[in-house]
Amino acid sequence: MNIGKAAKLSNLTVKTVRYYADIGLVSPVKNNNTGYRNFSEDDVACLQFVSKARKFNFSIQECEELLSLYSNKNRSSREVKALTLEKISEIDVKLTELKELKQQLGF
Amino acid sequence: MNIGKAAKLSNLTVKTVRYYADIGLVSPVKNNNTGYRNFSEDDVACLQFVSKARKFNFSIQECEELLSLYSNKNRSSREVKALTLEKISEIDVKLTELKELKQQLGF
DNA sequence: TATAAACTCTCCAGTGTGTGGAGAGTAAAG
DNA sequence: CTTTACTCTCCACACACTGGAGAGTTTATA
Repeated sequence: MNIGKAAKLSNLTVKTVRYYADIGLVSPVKNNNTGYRNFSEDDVACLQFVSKARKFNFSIQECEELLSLYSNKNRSSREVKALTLEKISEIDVKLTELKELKQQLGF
Repeated sequence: MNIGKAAKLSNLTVKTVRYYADIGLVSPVKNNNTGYRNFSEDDVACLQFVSKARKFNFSIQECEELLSLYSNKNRSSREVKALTLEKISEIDVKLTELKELKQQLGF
């Protein structure tokens, strides 16, 4: 699919998707005639994931780490498991902080 | 107190606190002789709050809005109440998304 | 009291992550 | 065909910091 659709599906702007392609976060195939980028379903899944993760100040590099966990379904190695747990605990910290923030506003 | 202590208490770097003072997010009193900034307890409370809010991609401008809600204890006007509720619901959206993110990592 | 270590200042340049806009080519609809 | 929508590259700008140089200040220690 073209960039516009990929952007819409992943809830990002076309500009941002182009940027993510530029930095290699996704690698859509380029049509040699038109230069148009062609995004696969996997590309979109990746964009959707990053789109979410970026909202919580995971840096792009961290998003890449998270992505590799997310896509590594069998998570076999001890290392990978450890990294997953670490990221999860980071998320838990964020959850707690976010709840605190809410409470501070009086709810 | 000096900038170092304020930074430590608010969990920010000295650089960042200086930046926040530069853009007027806090207004520490400046010692005329030394140029050292002197931070009040209120300044620190403000920094702590912003420190939290920034972690969730509230922009600095939004942090200022949140701050004014946070410090406006009596929240009298209808407008202020509405804004508070709006921000709260933004936070709720973030909470939901964060939980989804966690789930997508398989937990 | 001298000196070293720790802290602070300003200023300026650079980084990460986009965003806006110009100018031009491509595709789809009327 | 023409108009409209979409895409491309390239370049400059924005936001929110971050690093480092060079210099002054404060505190601790010898």
